[in-house]
Amino acid sequence: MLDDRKLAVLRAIVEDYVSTNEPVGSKSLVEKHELGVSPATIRNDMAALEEDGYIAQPHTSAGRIPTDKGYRLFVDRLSSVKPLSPAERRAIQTFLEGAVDLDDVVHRTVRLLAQLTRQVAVVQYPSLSRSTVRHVELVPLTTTRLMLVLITDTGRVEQRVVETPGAVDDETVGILRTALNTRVAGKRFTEVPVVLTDLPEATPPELRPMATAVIAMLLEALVEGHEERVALAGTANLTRSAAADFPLTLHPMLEALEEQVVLMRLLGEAVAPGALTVRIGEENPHEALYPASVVSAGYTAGDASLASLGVVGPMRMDYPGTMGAVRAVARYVGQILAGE
Amino acid sequence: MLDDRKLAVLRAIVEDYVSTNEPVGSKSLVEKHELGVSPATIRNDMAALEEDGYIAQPHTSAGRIPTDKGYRLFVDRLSSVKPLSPAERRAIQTFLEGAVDLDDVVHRTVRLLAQLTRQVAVVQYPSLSRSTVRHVELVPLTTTRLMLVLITDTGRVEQRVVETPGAVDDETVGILRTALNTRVAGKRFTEVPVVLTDLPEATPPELRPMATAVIAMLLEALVEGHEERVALAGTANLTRSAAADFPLTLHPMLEALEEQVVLMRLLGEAVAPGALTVRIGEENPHEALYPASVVSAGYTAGDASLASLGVVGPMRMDYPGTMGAVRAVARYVGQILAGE
DNA sequence: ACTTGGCACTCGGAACGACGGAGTGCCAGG
DNA sequence: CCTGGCACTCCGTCGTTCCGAGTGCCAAGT
Repeated sequence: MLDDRKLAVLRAIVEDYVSTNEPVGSKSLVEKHELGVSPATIRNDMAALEEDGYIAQPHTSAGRIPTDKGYRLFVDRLSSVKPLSPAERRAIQTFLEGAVDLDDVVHRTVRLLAQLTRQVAVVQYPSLSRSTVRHVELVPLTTTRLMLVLITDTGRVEQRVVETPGAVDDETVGILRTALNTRVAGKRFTEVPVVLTDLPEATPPELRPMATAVIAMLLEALVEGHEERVALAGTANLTRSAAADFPLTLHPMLEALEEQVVLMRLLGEAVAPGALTVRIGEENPHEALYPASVVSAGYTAGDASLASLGVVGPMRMDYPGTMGAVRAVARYVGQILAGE
Repeated sequence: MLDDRKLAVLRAIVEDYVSTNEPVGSKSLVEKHELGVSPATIRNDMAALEEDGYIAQPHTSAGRIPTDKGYRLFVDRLSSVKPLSPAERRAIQTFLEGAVDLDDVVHRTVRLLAQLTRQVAVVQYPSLSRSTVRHVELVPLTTTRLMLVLITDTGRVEQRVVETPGAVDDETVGILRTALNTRVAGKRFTEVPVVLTDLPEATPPELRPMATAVIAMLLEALVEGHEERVALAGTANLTRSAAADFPLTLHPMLEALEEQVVLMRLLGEAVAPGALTVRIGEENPHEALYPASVVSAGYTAGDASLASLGVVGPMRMDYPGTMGAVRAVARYVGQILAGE
């Protein structure tokens, strides 16, 4: 059904359309690509490709443009990921190495990715769910208020204010702090609730209400830590091609991209680190993103936690180049985080 | 020169143009506003207003639209800040009260402001420069690495990784921690460098290299803390009116708004809390924002630090309503931060 | 069985001109 | 100083025409 030449024609159509943003006709195809046959032959192939749903005409008697299905085939079988140039690699590395903390790493990464791909970039913070507790710190704010600071092995810090049931002094705080840390340090988040069950009984009776208050807040911080955060950059890139690619849908797209929830679903289930996912058009999890494609990859922070990053762009995007950039950035950010 | 009726005409022109986005003519003016005179008279007034540069015609024989100068006069003398409805006030309060930490407060605030004004909202994090150190925490990560966590009285947390010159044990860390905190806790940021000068001499000789490394990083964190951060939301609102208000300039505007530096200059020198600043058109500090207006206000976090928030929108904006919303949000966020 | 050149057909987009209407400036009279 | 009247300007719209790119199909060639 789809012989080699038809596939070559499809590839040529995708490439031309991506670079010119105009429906491509049989004549210009044979001119630009060495297909070795006449336009009429190409027309027959195009009719077959259209029959199978890989390409379509915007209007009768116009050139063809790829459909979602056409892009899908292109990505799956007709293209290969394009590695970055050594210069680009060096630029990535030096740019990311300047980061001072986790927040900074994420922000630098998302900006870098936006610049590199000239598209909207999205980076998920490393998930807490697989990380372990490095240290819990209690700091008195007033006589009845403590600040609880939770430090994880991925360098992430969560903070919460605890209202204590009664007045506390520094000594009490010290006791609690050591009691907490001896139990919790080095444990995975999922284990924390278990190892803390005996803490109230182990503390002197007069400290128990306070201990339970602190524990409650710690558990809350752990749970909310799962609620992932996401950084976004490069939305300006959407408007660059907006007139051509999103004549009507720019507004809903930007609205969708401002929703953390949507972004989370967009990056979706993080897969094996380094593996690339491409979602094309209506494969996307949100209606507003139907005219767009998403290229994403998982990355590891050390070996502890797994998260995703990716870019959002028009369906008419340079898939090989974008995939190369996303993969490279995912790898480098993993390296940087592992080193920290 | 500008009698009362001319001012009334200018006000009417601004109001009509803001709501319809069409050049407004003399006839529709007398119909919609009770000016008590005929269109011909209005035409004379309009000619005078145009002469003085308050209004302009897009083309010969079209209606008039306000100029930058016209909007400026409107804001200064012809309008008053419109207070929010009680329902809106309640909504603000309940929405902000749900915040769990400083990050959350800022994020909620910026989203709230974007929704309320239907424009792009910008919120600066409370400045560190006037805050005091609550606590400094040192956490061993590996044998040669410490995490330094700095907690301020405004609830902000800064973190840095310190590479120590030699191996450290828990006891050493404890000594350093207390030495640091006894000197630094409760001090203003600006005082910290001074009170730390004697620390290296006061520590046992074998700990000195480590002490200086930690101090260096602490000072760096203090300095970088000055480097303010800014949260942004509601960029989708720009595109809503983009076709009408920013036909060509949407892309550069979005690019400018992605630059932290530009945002900082945009909020500019924070003024007295509650005071409103309006920048119209070319009064703005960045060329890309010439077709826009910025409404901003200072807010206080407790009584410690001062920061700004505001919105960016088309020059053709509802100034009284926007100013009311910005002022209200600035007040409430101040309250919330003071309570924390 | 596939490829090719020829040919009639379709349709979108640009170019053009006519037209209506909103708005103006000016002037003479109240 | 205000007002009604009037001639003028010019933008935006609408219909028309025209051109060209591209197609589908067919008959002939390999």
